[in-house]
Amino acid sequence: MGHEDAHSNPAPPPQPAGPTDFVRDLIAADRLSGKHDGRVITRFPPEPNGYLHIGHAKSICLNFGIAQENPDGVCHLRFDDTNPAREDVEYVNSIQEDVRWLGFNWADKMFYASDYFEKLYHYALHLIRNGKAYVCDLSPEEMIEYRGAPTIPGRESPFRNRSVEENLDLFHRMRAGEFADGSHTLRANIDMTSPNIHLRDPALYRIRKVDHHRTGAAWCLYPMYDYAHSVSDAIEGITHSICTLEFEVHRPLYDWILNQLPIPHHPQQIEFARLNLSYTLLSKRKLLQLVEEGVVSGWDDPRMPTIAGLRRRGYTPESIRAFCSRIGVTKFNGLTDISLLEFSVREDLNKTAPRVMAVLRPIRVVIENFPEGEVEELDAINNPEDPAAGVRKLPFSRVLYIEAEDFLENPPKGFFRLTPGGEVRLRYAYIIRCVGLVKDPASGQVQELRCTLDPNTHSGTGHVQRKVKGTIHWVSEAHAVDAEVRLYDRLFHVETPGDAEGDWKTLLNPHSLQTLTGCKLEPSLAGAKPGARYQFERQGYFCANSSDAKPGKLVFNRTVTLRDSWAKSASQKSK
RNA sequence: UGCCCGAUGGUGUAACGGUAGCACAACAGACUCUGAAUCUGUUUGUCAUGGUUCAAAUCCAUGUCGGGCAGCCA
Repeated sequence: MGHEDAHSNPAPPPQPAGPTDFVRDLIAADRLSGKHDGRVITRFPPEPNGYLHIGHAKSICLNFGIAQENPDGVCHLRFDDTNPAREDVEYVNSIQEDVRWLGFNWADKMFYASDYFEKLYHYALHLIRNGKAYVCDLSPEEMIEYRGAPTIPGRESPFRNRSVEENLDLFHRMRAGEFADGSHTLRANIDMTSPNIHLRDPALYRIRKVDHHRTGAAWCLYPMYDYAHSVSDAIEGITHSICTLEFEVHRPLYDWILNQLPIPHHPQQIEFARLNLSYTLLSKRKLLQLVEEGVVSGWDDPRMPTIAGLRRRGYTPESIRAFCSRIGVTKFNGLTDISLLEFSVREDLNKTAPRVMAVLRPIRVVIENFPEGEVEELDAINNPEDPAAGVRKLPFSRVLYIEAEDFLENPPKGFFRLTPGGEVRLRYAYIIRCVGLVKDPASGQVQELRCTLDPNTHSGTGHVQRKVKGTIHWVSEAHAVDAEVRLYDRLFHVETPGDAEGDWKTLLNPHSLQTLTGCKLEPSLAGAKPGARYQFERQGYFCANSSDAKPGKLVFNRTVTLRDSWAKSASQKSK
């Protein structure tokens, strides 16, 4: 496109690739000013002590997203594995799977903080030699006491003024395993009276005689977060170390540590607000509790806000990325409405999911004027939003199933589905009229509907003489395949379960999972591949269960319902 | 009552001294062989008080409210 002639207008300003935010603005400014030689290297640094959740997705999209947007930008995946007591390979594997599934790639830039244990140790020696760190014999309890409080300055440890030689010797012996857990720490020598508690001689190393999932028994000395993280960032040449708000008060320590060490590179720590989602818990500790206590079936239970759970629930990576883009990045600690997440899946699935007919709570319908044994093949559109998805054949016969809730003997005003004597269109088929009902003599429950069809109302015949208000879905009894369908709802019935004090498990929604059996699906679903996503017309988006499906047994998970303005107005009227 | 950070409709965000905009949600209507989708429209906002300025959501001051920090967790 030649714009050389567009002399009447100034050149358009360069457009950012996507929505920008204060982090991207800051990085763009750094690139412009030549800071870090104009390079952009970010990192996503999970601790492998749990599965990744939607809050991590926000961070992943931010860090990997920024790397993608910048020429030669790179994002490292680094496992912050400095606490062997809580970490496990199961988690390092799931984390990689989830990041990849979200659509991001770290190429050969995958690291472990534990890769740097030896380097970290030598840098610690450097601190000791310069009088910037010392071995402290205070017990954990004593250390708390010496630390003071926010309004009370701390007191210096009696071990603070040991000689360099003594510190070196002690630190060597700590590594050699001569001391018991908790008996000694290596501490930074900063300022016990600092108003910032993180600067009151924070611990850099502690003794833990625990095997590490990667280094085995090689170490009994493990670095603390502030030390390991800042130095790892610097070793990797990270330019922008993006983390959440609670680390804001750690930044002076991050900078202090790097200022003491002979590493030329000094990354910039930037903090943003972590995600809070309504009706959802985003605390790894509490999610772990749900898993361990069997409240959910596992980290990938479709009700879990984990990436694995959302995947099994039927969410697409695209929808999660769209969600993360929509929520933005700020320093404001807010509460994002879960409906925004739900909107993001619906938006994606509406464009991509094939439509099918599935009757979840079937009621039998006999078409009295349709010959027994005859089968008519009807054309059905696979996706009205995507003509390329084509059409399929749907068998129609004398006996059908429709959704029980699509028939009402005593309908309220505005109900335009099937009623006694009333008419409704069967999607892609005919207009039928209900001419009778069969009830169970004992319970009075409607067991079967007797209907007649109008042969002049066959779908696709173009001119339709009559219009009816309602169109409902159906499945031919003889051709239907049976399935189990799991209806998921929010795990908690309060908006902010994370804020609860006391027993937060009383806030669980007892109806978060409803299992329906004997559901009747159109025959094309017989070969549904695990993970395949569909729209069950008029009901919602569902996906074939990928975890505990057995051959011959179909199980579908409901991802999200369709919007339902009828149900909404009906429930409002009943209130 | 120490330190750090923040505050724009119901919710999440944009506006970088010059017309407060977008998305979700809600509501109303149009359309509809999915009560979906789509389309149109409507309601609702700069925490407060001062100051600087021709002009303040934006800069300054004070206050209010909210969040974070006292693991040998990350």
